[in-house]
Amino acid sequence: MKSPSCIRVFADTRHIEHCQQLLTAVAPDLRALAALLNLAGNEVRLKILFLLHAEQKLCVCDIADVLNMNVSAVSQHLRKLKDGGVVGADKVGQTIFYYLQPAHLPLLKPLFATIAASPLTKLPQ
Amino acid sequence: MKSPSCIRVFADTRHIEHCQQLLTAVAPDLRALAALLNLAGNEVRLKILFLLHAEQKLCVCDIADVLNMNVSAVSQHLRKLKDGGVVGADKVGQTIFYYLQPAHLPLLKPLFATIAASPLTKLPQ
DNA sequence: GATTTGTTTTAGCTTTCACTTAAATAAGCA
DNA sequence: TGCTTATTTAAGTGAAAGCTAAAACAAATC
Repeated sequence: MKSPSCIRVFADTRHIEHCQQLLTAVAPDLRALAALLNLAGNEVRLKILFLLHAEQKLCVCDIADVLNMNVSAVSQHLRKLKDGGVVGADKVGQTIFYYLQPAHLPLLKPLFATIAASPLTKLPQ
Repeated sequence: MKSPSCIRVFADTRHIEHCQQLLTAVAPDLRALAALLNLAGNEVRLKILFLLHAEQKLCVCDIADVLNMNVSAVSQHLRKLKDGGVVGADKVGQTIFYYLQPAHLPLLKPLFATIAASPLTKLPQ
């Protein structure tokens, strides 16, 4: 603990401590949420998540084709997503299919819901 | 455009193009969402957002005290959040109060809702 | 007008990111 | 068994992030 960084008129130590308590109580959850948002907060990865949400499952190769990206680059993003528990992987022969981990759907769905549903988006239901 | 990166058995050009169309349709929205998630996907900034959500408005100084962080560091995070339109600032005298921009609440609320509401969290309603 | 106070800005530094290229696995298939 | 195919891993690189410390602003107050 260090002393307050400014001695403003309304410096309310009780208020500060109240906030700190509040934060401490949810710290682990906030940390986990931040980690997840950090993963989703990258354009490429968000596209991948969006695609998986729309198509159920895709292999690295498919994603690389769709995004017009290097397979290796996509693979590295997928690894991060897998390490973060956001996606899972199913190996079928030599092809590995990635899918959204259902546990995270409750959080991801509302995000994608905010995306303006243009007529085009609605077509392939 | 480049040629598909792998010539797998089920390489489905139509499928790929369908996905690409899907993505193109929502590209601007995805980009904006990624930018927002990127801002929230940092533990310090997420804490700041969470605090503002709980306390309506706070000054840099308050936040720095609560987070036990350098004022300058907090200020730089707040600038990012302001540039991203996530928070707004109200100057009262020489103190600047930051608040969550209401436009982003529909997106932020469900995020905070996922945070396990421990008994402690519920107290100060 | 000089000083204090709340805040931002700049510069410098270290760390992390995302990509490229090349090499390594691993699972079919000839 | 050897070759192709799908994918990962490793190494290297340029750019961006986040922090510290110091300087710059701006609005009170003396």
